[in-house]
Amino acid sequence: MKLTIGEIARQAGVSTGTVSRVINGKTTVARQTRENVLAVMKRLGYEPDPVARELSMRTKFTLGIWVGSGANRLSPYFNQVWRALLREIQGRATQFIEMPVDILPLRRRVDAVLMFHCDAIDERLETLAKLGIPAVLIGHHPGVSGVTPDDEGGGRMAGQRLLALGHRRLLHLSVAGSFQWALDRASGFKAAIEESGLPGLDQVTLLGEGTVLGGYRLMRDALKSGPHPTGIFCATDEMAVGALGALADFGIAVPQNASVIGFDGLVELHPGLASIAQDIPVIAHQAVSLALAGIGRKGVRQIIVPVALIEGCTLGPAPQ
Amino acid sequence: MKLTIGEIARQAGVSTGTVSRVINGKTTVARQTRENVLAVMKRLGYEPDPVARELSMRTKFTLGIWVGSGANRLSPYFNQVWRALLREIQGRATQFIEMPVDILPLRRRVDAVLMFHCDAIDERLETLAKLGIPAVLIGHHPGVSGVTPDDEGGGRMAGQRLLALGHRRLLHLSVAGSFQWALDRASGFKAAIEESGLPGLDQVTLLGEGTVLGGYRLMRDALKSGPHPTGIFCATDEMAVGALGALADFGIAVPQNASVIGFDGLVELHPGLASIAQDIPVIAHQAVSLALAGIGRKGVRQIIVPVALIEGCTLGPAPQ
DNA sequence: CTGAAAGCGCTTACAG
DNA sequence: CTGAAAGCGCTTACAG
Repeated sequence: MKLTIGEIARQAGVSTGTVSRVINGKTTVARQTRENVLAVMKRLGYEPDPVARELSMRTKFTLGIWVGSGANRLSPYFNQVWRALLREIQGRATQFIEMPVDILPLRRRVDAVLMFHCDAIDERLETLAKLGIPAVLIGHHPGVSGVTPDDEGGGRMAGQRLLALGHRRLLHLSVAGSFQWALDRASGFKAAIEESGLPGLDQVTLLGEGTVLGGYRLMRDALKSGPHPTGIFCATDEMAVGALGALADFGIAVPQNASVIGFDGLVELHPGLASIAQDIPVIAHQAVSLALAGIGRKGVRQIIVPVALIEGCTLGPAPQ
Repeated sequence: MKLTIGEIARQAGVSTGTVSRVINGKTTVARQTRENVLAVMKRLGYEPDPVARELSMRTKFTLGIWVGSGANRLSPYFNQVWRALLREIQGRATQFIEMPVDILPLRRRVDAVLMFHCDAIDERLETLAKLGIPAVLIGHHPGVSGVTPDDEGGGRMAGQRLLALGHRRLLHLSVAGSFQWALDRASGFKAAIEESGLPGLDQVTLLGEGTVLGGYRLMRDALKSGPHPTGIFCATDEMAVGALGALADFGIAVPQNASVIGFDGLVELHPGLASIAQDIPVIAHQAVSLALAGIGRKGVRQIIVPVALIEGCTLGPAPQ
């Protein structure tokens, strides 16, 4: 039998109306009563039924989604994000609407906004703050609540793994521009190298576009000049796919003669791709939860979600 | 004031229970009564409230989504599809669940399945048929209800446009394997050429992967051998991005010295990309509607959604 | 501050 | 075949 507001009311010795008021954070409830009700709810693990709530209120919570513009919106990464959001929507009486790129003319009222890291962040945040709409960022930025994968930790993990496999000529393909995540991944990677204390390491970083083509071109150019690197860390899986393409075009066998590891966990992009995987479902879940909780209105909260190494088969010991 | 079942009942001179039975297609309603109620609903443009329905039934319509496996799942195209589905879900008390790649072990009950064109279609359809679950395909396949963009018409449109711009050395980059959509696009393109009746046309088709890298490689190889084509039609926008990358690497200016047009309408992949655009929101909407209507259980229906040419700036007159 | 009661829009045994 | 009534789980004036 489903746990309802009635049962909570009975056990707390109050009416259903009062329980409802507690749930909705109305101020007209005695401190004592509130705490009592809250305790019962917690003990029984009660969660209000969003459907009944919606029927009764004749409205649902509206969460605006603010993706950036440009090709990034169509990236495999966002693909996963949409799927995760689609799952999040189930069961929460929540409505997602995609916000227009140009900010101000908010047609419909939104209760909170979920933003992705993009340019002009500050300006947008300011607009939202003025309107009193809480914002949650996927990524991190001073003064804003956000959820982000452990980019730095992931970069370190990639570096450590390559070093453990004996690679000493390392290449990092990264993204030009000041993207927080790219900087974090790079600095984690460098930290791993420094922390290893190994002598005679050769480490190069090349910057380009974070796409397949970007990875392809960087790798191709790297291969054209001098002895090729054997341990390659790409800031995104898309770049890794491109890098693998270039290695193939140059006849360099992976993982026999070179190892490649990407970042994001989109291993379906290339069968067997090794990658540092983000936990996108968890990130989406946390972000939506923060937004629903109205965090951002009341204080700032930063959540860092762990990443995990996926071994795949593009990783192997350094060639002799 | 919202139009409710009560108002319908009043105007039809029956009880709300009876209206409800009509809505739900219960058989225990007199033909006469049913038609009368239906007429009133239609006249007033009544639509049942999904939220109330769900609260009352304690269940919602569950639509399984069956995407294929592999990299395709992460493609920009699917990206758009997820977004469109996310929008579709709003307001319809419908739950989407992603079905596992391996078919049989249907954990939760699903009311209908939305499938995307993938391999082993026949086998899957058979399984569903056995279980009595209606299926709707995005794509087309004999004997199954489906929604598909006008692939052939789009291919023709691309061909006509390139010819109208004076291009006479044409190249079509397409996808290896027997994908219905790729075959349709190619045949539309060829039809345009034949129908033009122009003499002295040079037309080549190359097959590869439907990705950026696939497009890049095909285009690069085409450029390495002989006089380069000037009018290039790619079966997907991803391939077009790759083709543009190769043209850039070879120093061929677009659109001065070569024109490129893709297919799908994912123009954000490359600023200014010309493309034959699918109307993905409409396709998603129609597909979900078919599924909800239980089409597939009762007869087969095929819907073809028109495509549109997006001019962009990768299209120009043929060089002299 | 809190309870009793009506109401959100629909479905479904239960009688007839 | 059809109506009257209870019920889905919650919210919110209205009294007190």
